[in-house]
Amino acid sequence: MLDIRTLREDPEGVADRLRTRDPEVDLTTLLELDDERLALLREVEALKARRNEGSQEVGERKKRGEDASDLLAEMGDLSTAIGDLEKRLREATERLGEWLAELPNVPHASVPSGGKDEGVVLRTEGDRPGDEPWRKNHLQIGSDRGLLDFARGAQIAGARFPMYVGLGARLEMALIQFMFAHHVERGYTPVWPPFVASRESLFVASQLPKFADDVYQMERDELYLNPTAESLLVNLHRGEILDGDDLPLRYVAYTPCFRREAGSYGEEERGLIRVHQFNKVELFAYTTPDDSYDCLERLIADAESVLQALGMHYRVVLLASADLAQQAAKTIDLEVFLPGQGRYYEVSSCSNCEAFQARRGSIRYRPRPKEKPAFVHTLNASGLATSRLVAALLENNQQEDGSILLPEVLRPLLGVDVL
RNA sequence: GGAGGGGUAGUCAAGAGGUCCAAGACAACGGUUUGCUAAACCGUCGAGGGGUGCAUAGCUCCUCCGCGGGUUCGAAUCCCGCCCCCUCCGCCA
Repeated sequence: MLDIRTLREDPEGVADRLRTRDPEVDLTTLLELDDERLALLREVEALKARRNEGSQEVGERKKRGEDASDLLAEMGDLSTAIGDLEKRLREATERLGEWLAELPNVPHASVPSGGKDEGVVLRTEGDRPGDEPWRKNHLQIGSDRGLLDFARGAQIAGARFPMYVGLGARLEMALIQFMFAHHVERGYTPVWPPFVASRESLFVASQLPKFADDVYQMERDELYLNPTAESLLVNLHRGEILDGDDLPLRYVAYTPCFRREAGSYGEEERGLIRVHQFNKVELFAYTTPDDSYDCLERLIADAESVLQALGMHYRVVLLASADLAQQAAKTIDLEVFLPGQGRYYEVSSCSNCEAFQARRGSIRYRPRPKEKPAFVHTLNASGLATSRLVAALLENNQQEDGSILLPEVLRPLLGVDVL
């Protein structure tokens, strides 16, 4: 959520920057609603001041045993008028809130304008695997080695609910365990959150109301299946005023993630590439506005360190404005190369949401004792998303004899060197 | 799911139609005193929003006592609905 006062003061400046993500952005209705709301607010407040005054006098007169019937009549009319105005004020506030909730964050100055093709590859790290003819894609490898069973996953839940079996199941769990411990060692506070979230929580995350189609909803209980731990962890300190000395707060959580992925199927995204359920170790930080871009660099470095520990080839991509999630001001993706698909796929998305989510969830901090509270900046980074990582490992680490050579760090966790 | 108890500011807590513009304590902050630390004493001390200001300064107004409605000239206080926490019972891995 953007700050209505910034919008009020510099509507054209904000609109220009928003148009780099969506050329359709038009703030006129929003600004009209804001005017209307402010006018109503002033009127209501003036009447309430009069009513408070009058009501107090009623009390005083009654105490003195005087008649107050003229005042009572006036106050009665006043209250009726206030009631009507308040109703209109409520409606205007609600409509303004709906408009505000739809607007995306303003991109950071370093974010290039444009869509997917305007993303900038900042760096490429590690050795790119070869394109030897014996290489297979992870679907083939998974079934050859008895690691994945998509047919039976579908039997249980439907298409695109992957199932890991045997050493495949152990590999998935080992990756989660390794990444979780890795980040705890690097100073993140471990969290094991609920895997479902309330409507309010997803609103703060900015998943709702605009992206309701992407999440699984359990209507009967008014709960949603977790789409990403970002949505959960941003609610960890909802409504709080944090102590400035405690910042930054850094958390690491493991969760399964559920996404409907409505209308996003493609033949090239079969197997583990795009699924309804995957596992993710998520990093999340609350910090000050001054620190947040340094903090983003650290999150990226921490996410990267997992890929380095696994010995993976990857690239670092700065997303362009139209490719940003609604809440993000700046996002850097880490993409691993999948030889079987011949292209790179995102395994981590590292974003600074600045005060966008903090404003939605009223998450603030006090810079120094006695100072006014200010909104924190929230950041998130996958550290990393598996399913895709498993696909990448299988395709990158396959050997000519068909076996998969495990990275050193995973071997103690599976008890074998090769799958 | 059932019964009972509870939710008031950073924490604890009083308050039961007008004196609440929310007591008091603790914590915190500033100061006085003081070999040092501590104690004592004095003072400051919730949040959001509107108006007026160059102002994140003053002044002023409105709102907030778990959330949402209602009654009333007037609600922390009365009524209705909901949420959360605690204790017990039931069901359950």
